[in-house]
Amino acid sequence: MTASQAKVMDCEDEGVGHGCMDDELGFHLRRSQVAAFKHFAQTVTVAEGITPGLYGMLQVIANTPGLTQSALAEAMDVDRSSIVKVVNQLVEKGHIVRDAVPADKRSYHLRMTASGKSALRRIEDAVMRQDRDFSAALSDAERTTLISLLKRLYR
Amino acid sequence: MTASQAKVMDCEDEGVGHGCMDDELGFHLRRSQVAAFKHFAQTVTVAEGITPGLYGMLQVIANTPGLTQSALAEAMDVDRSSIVKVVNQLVEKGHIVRDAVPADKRSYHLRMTASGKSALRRIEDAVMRQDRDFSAALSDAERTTLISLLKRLYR
DNA sequence: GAGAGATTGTTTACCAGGGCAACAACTTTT
DNA sequence: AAAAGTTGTTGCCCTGGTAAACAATCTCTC
Repeated sequence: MTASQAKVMDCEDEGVGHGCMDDELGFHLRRSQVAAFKHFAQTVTVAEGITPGLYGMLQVIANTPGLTQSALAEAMDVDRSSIVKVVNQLVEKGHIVRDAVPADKRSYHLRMTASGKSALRRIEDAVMRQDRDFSAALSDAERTTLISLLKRLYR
Repeated sequence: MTASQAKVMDCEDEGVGHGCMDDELGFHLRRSQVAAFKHFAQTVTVAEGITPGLYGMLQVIANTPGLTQSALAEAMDVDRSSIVKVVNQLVEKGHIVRDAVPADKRSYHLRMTASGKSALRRIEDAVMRQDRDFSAALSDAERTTLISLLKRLYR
């Protein structure tokens, strides 16, 4: 135990004062998200090599037939140029392919491969287990409440 | 309206399918946090030049006398080396100073300057307004519930 | 005390993720 | 046919984080 640790041990939480931030939703949102990300990294990412962002894209691609890169960018709320690298990663992993579109030679339709589909099923299981594990401190009802409150924040 | 947009318009949300992700807490946590960050950037950051991370550090420094950089790193859950740049920024802005510690010549005590304190009061107001504005879709009771649920996630 | 071992702040290199601007190829509109 | 818009892509930049190395300093152990 160092001197600095002892000095802050007499407060709540990690021992440091947070001031008025305890009333701020954004603060707790950020901390929760960081914790969720680390939990995800220690389970799904280490096992399947998939980050939360990649997983989200895989789900959107799997559930939206005829999705183009621009539409994916809009759905993910990021720039078109950011999509290129991610799609390249998923293609390299063999999860998806770029299908040429006869009607529009500029764009591609993103489509899951067979191995991508089975990989997604496997990853889904891991993610669901991870998510339940991460929210183990909450009852099912509390978890449902939390999700519905969060949804209303970003819509 | 492009063809791709029309193609996905027949689903819920932004029109893209999310698969089983609607049941995943981490997914909604991430989306909410991204939305909160963007809201913060468009208000506080543009007005005061302070990011959510910098604001959090300022609060911890203001509320923890005798805080060293290592203790701050531990409190923020980041590497010591990441702290250096951030502290430099806050020093350059004149918000804080590094106080030499006679008892330990290796470390510094981070302390708010007078102008830093008044700046923090101003920023606090802006952050609180921003936070209320961001969570305007929720009632006060719902907001309180949400915060207490989030707290239980990362502890 | 002397020396081995931690700790602190710092620098350097590195990587992930995203924004912005430019661009060629292509489509749509005028 | 020509102008204007869209799509995917590349290059460069910024932010923010990790990891390793290092000098200075403190602490523990013998």
